[in-house]
Amino acid sequence: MGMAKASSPSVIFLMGPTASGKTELALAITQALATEIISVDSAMVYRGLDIGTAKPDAAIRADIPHHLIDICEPTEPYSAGRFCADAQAAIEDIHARGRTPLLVGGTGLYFRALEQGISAVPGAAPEIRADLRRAAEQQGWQALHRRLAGIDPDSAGRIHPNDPQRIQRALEVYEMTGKTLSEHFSSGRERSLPFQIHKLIIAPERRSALHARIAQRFRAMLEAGLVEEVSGLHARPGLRPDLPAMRLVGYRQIWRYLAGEIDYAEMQEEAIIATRQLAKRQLTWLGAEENAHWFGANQANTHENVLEFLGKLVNKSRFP
RNA sequence: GGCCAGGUAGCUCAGUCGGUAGAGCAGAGGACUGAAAAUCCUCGUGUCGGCAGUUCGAUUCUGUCCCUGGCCA
Repeated sequence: MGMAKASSPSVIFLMGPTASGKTELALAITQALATEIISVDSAMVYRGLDIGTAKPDAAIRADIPHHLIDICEPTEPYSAGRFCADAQAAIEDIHARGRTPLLVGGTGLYFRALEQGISAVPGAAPEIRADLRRAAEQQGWQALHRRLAGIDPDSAGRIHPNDPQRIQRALEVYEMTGKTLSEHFSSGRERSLPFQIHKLIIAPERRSALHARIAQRFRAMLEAGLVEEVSGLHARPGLRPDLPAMRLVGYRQIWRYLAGEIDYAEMQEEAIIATRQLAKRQLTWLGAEENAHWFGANQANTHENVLEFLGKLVNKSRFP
């Protein structure tokens, strides 16, 4: 708990794939250093999705503040843009309290958007998306990709004809602003983080160890009542399977199980597979990170190693 | 014990009218600027159950043996 004088503000990024033990490690760090946790997790933002997102429980959160958890209704989509604004506000507050923000999570896009900034582009427009979706049902996404090639060849070149989500986004931005996505991007990103960032990555050195942990953890979630949690959500009038919150790993498969599309064993198998694939995509983001310090996860001395590393930074008084 | 159907990629299977084989899933690698736990791209050699026979050549035809499932005893 050594609280030296505040110096130039900095932030800590604690990144890692799902089931790598980030949450526990973050708690250990807050016990040793004057930090507050900001969650960088596109799933934990949703209220009522607790077990399947592996949120820290209420008792822990009462004790140690966690920002950006439970800030959005599952009926409403959250976004990278909102995250940038929310995270920056939280960082400011934490700095004002003389502490260091500890950003913990596994959502690569959010980390990147926060660190590098994001272009000034409007958010989602549900009506336009619905229109585009209808057009795609009639003509196919390939046709919309051709339309995009006509108005924004750069984006069309970057976006694969089979990638409906990005085709839709590019067309949506053009319809909303009259400017192409490429034009928006070329005018640069705004609000990149002006602080020194210490990046720590924890990841298991062997993929098989991660896989085993993922399977074990999903079974534990089922035992903790995940199916009941999802069936409560399933019954909620405003919730549809195509909402971002209901497309999350685990939730999506259990929703299908509750709808009678797959049996219990299939649900379990598919959820575990989807989690492994998620972890793999997360590792791809992490592999691209520069200036990051890697630590092996789930080892006896993981916490010790990380705390020792952070301790050296504190002694150089880079943060409180 | 008899009859039938199968034994082909980690799994589920397709296929080769005889010229050593290919899909889906899994897995691996990658991309990623307001849905991102999303969306998408790339990657397929394996004694084609064993042994023998026919053949220039067998995973493919024949015989036999082994294994699995079903039916009959």
